[in-house]
Amino acid sequence: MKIATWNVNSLNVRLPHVLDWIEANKPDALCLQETKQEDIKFPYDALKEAGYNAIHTGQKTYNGVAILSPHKMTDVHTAIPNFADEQKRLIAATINGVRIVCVYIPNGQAVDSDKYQYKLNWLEAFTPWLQTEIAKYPKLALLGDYNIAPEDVDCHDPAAWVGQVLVSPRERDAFKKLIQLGLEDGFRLFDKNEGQFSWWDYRMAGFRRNLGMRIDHILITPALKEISTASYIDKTPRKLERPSDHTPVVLEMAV
DNA sequence: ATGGCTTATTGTATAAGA
Repeated sequence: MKIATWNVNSLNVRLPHVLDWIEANKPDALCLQETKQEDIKFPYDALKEAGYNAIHTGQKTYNGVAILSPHKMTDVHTAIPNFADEQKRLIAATINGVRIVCVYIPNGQAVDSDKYQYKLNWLEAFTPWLQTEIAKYPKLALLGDYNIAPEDVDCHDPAAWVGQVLVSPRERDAFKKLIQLGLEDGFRLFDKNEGQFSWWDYRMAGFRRNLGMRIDHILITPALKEISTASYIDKTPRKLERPSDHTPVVLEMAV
């Protein structure tokens, strides 16, 4: 089983890249973030022609998350319970007995801004819900754009970024609280090298110079760790014309 | 040198991303 996450920065613009990628990689689940469109505009038909079912919760202009799969998706869930939020940032479903949770965690903009506080509040509401979800589904993967680089090695220039959004201590503490639910960073099980990033700024020739951040992650429960066989970042789509600023992160399991 | 680019929007500048 191959699962992946990709912030596409507008599915309207990126649909050709997504169709090419699923054709080439045949994922069993592909989590998308920043679809930036309402459900009524979601390209269900084009994906169906490519052999993929889709579930989506979206809104105009911002946010929006989806899961694509050639398999049946059951027990679909959206939004954090008991957390009033207009923003579409969470969708989950069960695929072949594996619980797939797709998130677009808030960016936070700047430390101590209102958006930063919203990010912390969102994580504080999300984490206990995820704990109940793990209790229900021992085989669970949390995939998405976390907007957190968990360690200095996940940042191209830690000294320049000290205290900034994406790496600040309170964000990293929130990430650790997810790990403390018993989850493992799937990518780091297989690759401990520095310079491994999932996002590069469009400006400053960021990709060419590898000035990136590793902020897209796949966290997995012990039951999935046991059967994991590989994890990698696929930089291929970042080299295309008009790319997303993020690129897919993939985890493979022996199922 | 605090910008640089890309996206969406009842747009022709602004907001947001990270």
